[in-house]
Amino acid sequence: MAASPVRLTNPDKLLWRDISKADLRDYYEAAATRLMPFVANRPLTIIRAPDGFKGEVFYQRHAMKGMSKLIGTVKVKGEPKPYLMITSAEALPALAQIAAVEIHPWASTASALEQPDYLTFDLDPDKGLSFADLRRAAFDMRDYLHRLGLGAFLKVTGGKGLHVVAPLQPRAEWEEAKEFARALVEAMAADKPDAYTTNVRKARRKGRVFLDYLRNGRTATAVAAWSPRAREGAPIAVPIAWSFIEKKRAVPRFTLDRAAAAFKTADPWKDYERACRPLPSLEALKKL
DNA sequence: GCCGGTT
DNA sequence: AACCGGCAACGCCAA
DNA sequence: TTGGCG
Repeated sequence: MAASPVRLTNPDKLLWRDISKADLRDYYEAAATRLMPFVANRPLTIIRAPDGFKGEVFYQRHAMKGMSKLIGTVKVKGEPKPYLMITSAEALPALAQIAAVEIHPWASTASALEQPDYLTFDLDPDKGLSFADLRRAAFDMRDYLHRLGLGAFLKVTGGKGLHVVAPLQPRAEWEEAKEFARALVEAMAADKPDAYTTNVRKARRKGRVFLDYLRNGRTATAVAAWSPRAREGAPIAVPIAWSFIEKKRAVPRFTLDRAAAAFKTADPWKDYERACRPLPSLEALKKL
């Protein structure tokens, strides 16, 4: 591999307990093939932690002086300042250099910024719920999506929840997609009101799984597949197969320092591109 | 991590 | 020369 | 009305 043109200052500085900036750069380079499809050519919000995840942590969505030229930008209609965007894996070491420990892309690409190309549903279990409860919610979500003709792809977030992602052909606009996502989770909650809630305010109540559709706003973002997380132990968000969680007793956990094994396994999302569908109508949802 | 403004 | 704030934004609720 | 929080 060619030498990186990015100079890493303080390569031994620890960003997690035993994971340095150099380790973060090495991870990004090793993950590039899996990671780039989810972060390239999309406006990005990054979470930076120059003094480690226990120090000051801040979001950044616009370019700043001092950033490598490898980190580009994209003009977004109606926004005064251009957003961060990368177009090639060469930019990943530059992200490590600025201690970008999480990557949160828009759900739309530069070629169609106003039409999202996937929906994300964040399944967030109330404290005390078993993994079986969370898993049931995920399979329930998949069932709804499949009955609507949509694909359903699963990932662990690196936190306590799961993301279910439905790839779209980028036709419908943000507002329509978000309304569809809202209607879908509300249909699920109406069907099993004791198991699910869609209300942020009640998210912590009554031992339910919170079905969060709000990730599907234009400037709202969800963590990218393969992004590290600014949390204890350097967990990473990882695509997983549905069969993988069938017998699990807890949310599977992947960490940055042990990610190499995950790269070797077959991509559980290999059919992702082929699964892109137009956003179904709200009428289709009502008829379920 | 780094810039720019303030002390 | 040292220090410090900024680096997203949106809804909701309590103060 | 504002500030903190998720």
